[in-house]
Amino acid sequence: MNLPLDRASQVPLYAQIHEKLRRQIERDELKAGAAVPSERELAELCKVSRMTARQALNSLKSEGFVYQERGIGTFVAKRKLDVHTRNLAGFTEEMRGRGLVPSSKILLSERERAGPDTATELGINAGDEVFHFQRLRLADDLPLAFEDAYLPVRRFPDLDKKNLEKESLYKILGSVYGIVMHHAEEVLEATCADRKIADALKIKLKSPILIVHRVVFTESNLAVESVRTFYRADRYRATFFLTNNAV
Amino acid sequence: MNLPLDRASQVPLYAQIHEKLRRQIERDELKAGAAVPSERELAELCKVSRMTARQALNSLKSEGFVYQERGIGTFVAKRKLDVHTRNLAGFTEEMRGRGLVPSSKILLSERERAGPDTATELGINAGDEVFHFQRLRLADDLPLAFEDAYLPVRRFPDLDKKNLEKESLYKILGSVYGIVMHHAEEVLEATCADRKIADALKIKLKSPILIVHRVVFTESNLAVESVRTFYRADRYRATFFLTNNAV
DNA sequence: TAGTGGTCTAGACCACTAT
DNA sequence: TAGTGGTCTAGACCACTAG
Repeated sequence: MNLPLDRASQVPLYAQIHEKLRRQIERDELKAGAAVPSERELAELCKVSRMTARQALNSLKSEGFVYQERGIGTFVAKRKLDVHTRNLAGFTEEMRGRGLVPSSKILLSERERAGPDTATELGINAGDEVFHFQRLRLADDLPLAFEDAYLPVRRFPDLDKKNLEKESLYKILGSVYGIVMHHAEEVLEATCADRKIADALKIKLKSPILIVHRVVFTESNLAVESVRTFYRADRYRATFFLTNNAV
Repeated sequence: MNLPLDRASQVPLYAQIHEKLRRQIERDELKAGAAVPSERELAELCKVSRMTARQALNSLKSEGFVYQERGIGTFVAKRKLDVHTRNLAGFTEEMRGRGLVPSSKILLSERERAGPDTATELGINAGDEVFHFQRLRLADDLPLAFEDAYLPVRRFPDLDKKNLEKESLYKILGSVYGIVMHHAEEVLEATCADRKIADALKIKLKSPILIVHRVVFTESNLAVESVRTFYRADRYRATFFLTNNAV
């Protein structure tokens, strides 16, 4: 038996192996607890070196798809409690992943001078120009969140001329400005809805709200966006996957 | 110049390099934005192969200490907004890391039969015996959180005979039962304090509460604990670091 | 003892970036 | 053109686990 790879492809060999295995796991062809081919077997099957097979298994491990036990083997991990683990996707992609239809209503779109906090978050100088967007986020036409976002103007000229109600902000940043989101910091806290939030989300005053403050960065650590999202607590939970990064 | 490693040590060479660099970054000897030695330089300095140097840099990258730009080099990342990024530490370790003095008061310690939800979370059968602990968590002697935890009895015989007020649960699990926490899933939501929570935390009824539900697993994916922690929203925020795991 | 994952070597070619 | 990170090879020895 062998598993042929496309050696002419631009896609690295380890990434091809990673994809093949991930698909098998997601299709349940490799069930939870089942053994995955060992590093040496996989190398033989795919006609690659063991280090390359190992790299594929390592990335699957870091994503939580498999786990490894020394002296025993590599096995498919149990499915996570909630597959909607928080990642770098934007609202649009996240809602689609949950099988909901996302939409947006722009409440505010302005250019402002950055205050000291926003400037610090974005790594720019206070007084530099920023876009300030406020949007109501809906899922299946029901209000889910109120969003308050700041982006540096100089990195995204004319961003405010794009159609942010029709198109995903993250998609525009990628296709128009070539931005690849790389990592983000999120701070979550709980609060009670004030008048403004309650009205926007059509909930009672003082209803519980989950605030997610996210700052997104590119690989070279330039801040792309600082955004606070106020979610209705009765319709949204945030799921995270934590690993022991001790390597 | 060279950076000698201890080749007789049990600690892998790449981990030694990782530690040296991490310490330099944390001591600010390597400042944000500064170039880290390239993979080839580092290999030469430490007298290791390039792959080993690369492994050290990769683990630093995955922890967010450095970033790499193809064709340019490796650089120290800006310090994260909040160094208290959520990790696998328990309450005791987390509070100490924040410079606060943690303490606990046990409100309940019982053996029960697992209900269907708890059983599913722990990967055991409904009706199997579980420990049920409720603790009040204090930081600097002020109530911070109410905690509701379940652990499978068969994996931790006599756990309820240990002193959970004096010692960290995670420490006991490690030293007595040899458990190494490996990964966890967390679901965060916002709510309002009910009578019981409000009384325990000495806050007003309906004050905002951040609920963190965590299930911790070992490397071989056995559930160790399912715990819901109800934090006073005015005294606690949760910080996460997200990466684009596309490798 | 045979097989596993963990670590390590000493090379190699590639695409990319800066000068 | 020189230097960088990204990928890949074909080996090696180790500690660990199971039968």
